[in-house]
Amino acid sequence: MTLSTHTYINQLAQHVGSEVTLKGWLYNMRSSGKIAFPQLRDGTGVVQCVVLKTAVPPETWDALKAMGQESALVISGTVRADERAPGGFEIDVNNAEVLQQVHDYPITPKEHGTEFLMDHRHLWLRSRRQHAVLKVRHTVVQAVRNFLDNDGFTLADSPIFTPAACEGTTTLFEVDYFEGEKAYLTQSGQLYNEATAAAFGKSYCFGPTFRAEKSKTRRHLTEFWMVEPEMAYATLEDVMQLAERFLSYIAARVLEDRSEELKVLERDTSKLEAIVAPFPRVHYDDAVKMLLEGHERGALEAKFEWGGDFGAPDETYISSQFDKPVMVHHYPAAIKAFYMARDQERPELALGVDVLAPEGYGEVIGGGERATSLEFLHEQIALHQLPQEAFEWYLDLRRYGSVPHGGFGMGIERCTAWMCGIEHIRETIPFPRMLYRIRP
RNA sequence: UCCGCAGUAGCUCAAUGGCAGAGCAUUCGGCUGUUAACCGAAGGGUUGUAGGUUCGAGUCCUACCUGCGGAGCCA
Repeated sequence: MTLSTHTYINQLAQHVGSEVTLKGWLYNMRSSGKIAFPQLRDGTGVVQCVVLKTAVPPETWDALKAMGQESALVISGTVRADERAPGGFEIDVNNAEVLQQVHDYPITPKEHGTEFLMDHRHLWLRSRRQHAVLKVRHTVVQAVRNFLDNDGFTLADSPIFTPAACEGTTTLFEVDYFEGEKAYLTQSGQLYNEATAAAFGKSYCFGPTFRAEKSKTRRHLTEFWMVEPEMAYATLEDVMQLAERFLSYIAARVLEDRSEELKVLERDTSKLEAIVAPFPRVHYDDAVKMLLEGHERGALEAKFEWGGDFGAPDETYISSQFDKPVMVHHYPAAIKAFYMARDQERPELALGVDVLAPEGYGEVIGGGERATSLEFLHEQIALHQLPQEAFEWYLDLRRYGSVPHGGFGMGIERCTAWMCGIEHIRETIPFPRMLYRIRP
């Protein structure tokens, strides 16, 4: 037996009628006195095998009968198309080797609670549903990179240790290592992206992001992955067009490459098929009008006031008025970051845009056009009481060739949860880090 | 940080203030087409922790711990 020569379960269609060797783990087994049906899992799929007592050596039969869930085994047999089998193929086994007998695998085919499953996340990843979710995540990441790479963007990652906050200092993880000054884990690569966009024209960063907020909801992780494209010589309009093309491409790739997984997840694919540019655009003023109408109709409890930021129920209400993602733009500057560009006609409004996903998935993208004026940024930094020394390098970008530019950030986990149609984003990352959860 | 809900066998759950229970999992036995297989048997408990009320507490009260859901904040 060599380790390299074997067939993967997702390749079985090419081997019907011939003998193959499969290597994997026992997913589940049913057996009678003289026939057994072990289901083998190998990471690419699950296939049912058929073992007749008379077809294998007696010691092999005994070893197979003794297997518990997740026992490691290698099976040789003939591939047969069979309508009775889930997946369409079966293996008529003529030989097998059990590498490890397992008898106390914690995750049974019965239901389990969230706490138990999260404590066993390292094993939970093997189950069919989790496997499907993470395959979708893989495709989302692949689509993100393919789209940006093919659209002329250059990957230029931003640092994870940063000396100052992007937008404030209350929600950052402090790191005590760099002599003489405090460092923080990055909250956004935004400011660095503006530097790389001026170097490459179009750039993006893609990596982990950290928020020390005490958030305990299905939409929050303490450590999550964010992709942030940034374009020089770009306006809010360019940013919105990029966002809708970007999301349309991701949805199309998930539909095309992950149809099996979407079936496992019982995802209503018509929701994904609807994600096609152009997306509806709503001015903040009009979004507020919608919320006030919603309040009058009794659909919303609280009466929204112009100038505030949307809460989760507000986002859900706005997005429920459309069957596509909706782009809300021109927010009040007071509730947005200091670097946002202002509307020329109405300086109280920022040229920002949030993309709200349908079905209550909330804000998946946030971004906009950045301010170009050195003087304006000086004022804003003072107004927000930020340490100007820490932003001197950033201000250099306005001293040397300042041009209109903009971009956005997208949370990979929120996007993946939306694609999968699952409740909680903790299942969209292999090992979630949340408030009160750092293990496994 | 605030509000709400929960904690009983490895897991999922039941038990009017009155003997601690079931299904699954595990172990043993049976079964040649099973689909969360089925049938029979066995083992498995300091009811989250510490106090209190009571003749008697898994059940009622107080505090704490842990988890879940939500708010705020955000992607």
